Amino acid sequence: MAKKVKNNKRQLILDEAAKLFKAKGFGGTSMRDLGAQVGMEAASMYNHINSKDEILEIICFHVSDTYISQLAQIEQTQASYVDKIKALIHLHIRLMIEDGAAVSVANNDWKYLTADKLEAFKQARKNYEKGFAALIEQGIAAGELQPVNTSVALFTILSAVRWVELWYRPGRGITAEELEENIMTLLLNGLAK
Amino acid sequence: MAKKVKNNKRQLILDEAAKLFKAKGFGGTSMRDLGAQVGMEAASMYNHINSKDEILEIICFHVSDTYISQLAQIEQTQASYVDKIKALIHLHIRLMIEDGAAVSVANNDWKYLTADKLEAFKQARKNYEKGFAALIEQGIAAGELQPVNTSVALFTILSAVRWVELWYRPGRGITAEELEENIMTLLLNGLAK
DNA sequence: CCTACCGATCGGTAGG
DNA sequence: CCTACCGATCGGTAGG
Repeated sequence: MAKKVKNNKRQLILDEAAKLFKAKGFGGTSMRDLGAQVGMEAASMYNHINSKDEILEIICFHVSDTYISQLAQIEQTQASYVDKIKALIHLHIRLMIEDGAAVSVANNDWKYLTADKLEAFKQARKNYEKGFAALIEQGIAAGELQPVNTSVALFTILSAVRWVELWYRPGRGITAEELEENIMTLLLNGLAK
Repeated sequence: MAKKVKNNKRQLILDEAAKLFKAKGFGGTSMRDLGAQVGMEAASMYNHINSKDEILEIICFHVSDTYISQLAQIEQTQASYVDKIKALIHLHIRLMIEDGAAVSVANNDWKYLTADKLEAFKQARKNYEKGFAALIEQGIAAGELQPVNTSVALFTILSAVRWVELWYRPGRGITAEELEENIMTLLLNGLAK
């Protein structure tokens, strides 16, 4: 029971930290800012977390773990390469909408991870990118996709979904489904007629 | 003569600041870090610039001014809408390659501008986006482009070119021209066959 | 979970 | 352009 309460507070700290890090950056967010948001003195939060660095760590690896496990699942399906890539785009958009603050932090503030965690994170991201790129490459080889440069295609896709968080606001003219449909059309069929 | 030297130092400070802000963020870069990079004590730099905030200001508005004046030029040409949009994509990629540090700072650290400059910057960006969106809208109306959501198309394009800076390294497998060709193909014709 | 406080570092100024 | 320094704020600890 005490454990439950402790975990709730801990999760609250992590959630509020993700929002603040997204809004003001890791360096721009002080433990006193975070305490004010959580409703606690800065010093008190150290009963729930070990350090400011640890907060960033937990957020970043939570996100990268999610992407990596989902990629593994998608790789195992029997779908076409086009559909596998669509599933990955869908995953990115969905995570952006559902857990945008954490995803933003993992995208922008990962560089402030401490040395060893930084290496681990970069490696995890590289592995994810390699897996994604392999699907594109195989899709081209299978004749499903245009013969573009694989890296360019990979990063164009990753970038295109990345900024959903910055300008998409639910209930402002376009639904999540319409958003996804439009992005899919653009990436797969292009803007020109 | 004395003025010339002063301006050179000032420009050096601005250039090194852009690199450091890009690498470590505005908040993560101290005036002492910057001084070390420039070859000066932190205090000495205040003979060339007024404040750390001013450095960020100059970098951000230099970039937004460039985009806005180039957009105005492109708008006045007689080219088709597709070609105008291609010209804008070309502009973004070229600026990313030529002045990537400053562009990155304007993209990521603008939020640390002081209140009034922040408003001005957001307004400038909004104006640019409106002008870009208008070209897409007119291109759709003219039947040159697919009838996708204009905002989605705009931000997908802006995002897709934005991350060139993060992964493109000259001389590593692909030239700037090939990069541009590939991005154009993807955005205009799509990935699917 | 709070008060009180630590050493370090910050942006910036004074004075030369 | 440097030395010396300011008040403020930082992440974190001690002790209760």
